[in-house]
Amino acid sequence: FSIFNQALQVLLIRRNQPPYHRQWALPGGFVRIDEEIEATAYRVLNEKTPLKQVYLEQLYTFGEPSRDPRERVISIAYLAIIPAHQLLEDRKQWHQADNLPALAFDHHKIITLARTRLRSKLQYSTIAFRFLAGRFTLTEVQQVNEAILGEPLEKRNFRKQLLKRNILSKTGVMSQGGAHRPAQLYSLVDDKLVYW
Amino acid sequence: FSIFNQALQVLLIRRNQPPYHRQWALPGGFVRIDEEIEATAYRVLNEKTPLKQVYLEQLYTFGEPSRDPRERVISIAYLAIIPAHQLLEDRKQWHQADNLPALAFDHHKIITLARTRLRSKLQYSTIAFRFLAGRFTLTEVQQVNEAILGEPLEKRNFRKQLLKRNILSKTGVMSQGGAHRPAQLYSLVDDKLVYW
DNA sequence: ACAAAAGTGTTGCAAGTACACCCATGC
DNA sequence: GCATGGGTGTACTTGCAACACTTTTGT
Repeated sequence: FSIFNQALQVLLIRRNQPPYHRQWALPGGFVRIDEEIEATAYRVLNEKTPLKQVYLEQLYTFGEPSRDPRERVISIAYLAIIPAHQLLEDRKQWHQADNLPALAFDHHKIITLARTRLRSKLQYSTIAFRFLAGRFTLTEVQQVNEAILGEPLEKRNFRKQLLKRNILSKTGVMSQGGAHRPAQLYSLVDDKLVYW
Repeated sequence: FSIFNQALQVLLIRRNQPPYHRQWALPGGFVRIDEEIEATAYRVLNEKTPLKQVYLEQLYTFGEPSRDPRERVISIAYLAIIPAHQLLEDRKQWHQADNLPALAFDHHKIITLARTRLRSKLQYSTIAFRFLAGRFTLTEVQQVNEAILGEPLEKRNFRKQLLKRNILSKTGVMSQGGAHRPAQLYSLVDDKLVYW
């Protein structure tokens, strides 16, 4: 997942072999015999798009015997978040999450589950900040939340709740650019960037 | 998991081969080539203790290459709940969750994660009712919650919140036995027994 | 001057928390 | 009649939801 153009976006690859030849699919690969499984996810993602900063979280393990028509495959799905600022210019592999093409295997189901997970973790976790750079404005945080929830949020209440959590600190620096008043840049206080 | 003696209990088996010979461990086994993975969990659990009514929910997949000293094993852990009423008399395999023996492999970590999951799902899900029979008193529900949270709850507030969720209906039947006033028996309204 | 986003306070309502007493039954 | 758990109401506080205007900058 990433967020740009005010919308949640999904990275897909186009398959170049059967089954599901030329259809869109989530990036995937096989675990090596001595490889940690999260390391596999990281490696496979990097083969598709070279990225440094990626958040990974195990999503669910799919084990339907018939989910791959060739042979038995058990897939351990990971939810990945890539901060918008380090995306490559090449955006042709990204698709808007609520306007996806037909997908190979059970990948549509996987994405649906991942979106549900994202939504339910917004409140109590710091996962939303994985979409942002180290410094961000409150409006950017709000836009991330809106893109994930798919609905507009009330500015003052959103800020009140967000600031009450005591997970942000002012950097003192101001955003610049744009024909409008500059905004305070915030950052997450260090020990709040926990991995749940 | 089950709950009896006012405490959360964990079903363990004693290993009869190396590694971790004669230590306690969670029941486990291997997925057959054409077997759904949740079906594996169900089968393995039944081999240890024959049970009909079991709630199963995928917990997490553990993939540390060195977690089994013999060879690479990836374990898909399931959280299982067995209603107290259908336990066999034989309770020697059950251990109180906050007084566990030394465990084989990374099984202690697995149990810790499962307890965290249980706790966090208490509020918004109906998972607590998996510990109970079809008919139960409000006090029994409270005791399940207390055993999982490990702290006493205030009776009137607990009931107020529980009833406000509109997931229970009175059966009209009263509990009997015990030198005290009989209690109303409730049941979950059907469509609320959702599997999350 | 105007367009565009940043920033801020108050009020009403709902929900959470804390607390004490009477009720029905078995023995 | 007493011990045991079942059952209920209220007052206070806190959190959530709804709502409009002023400020600062770029052009």
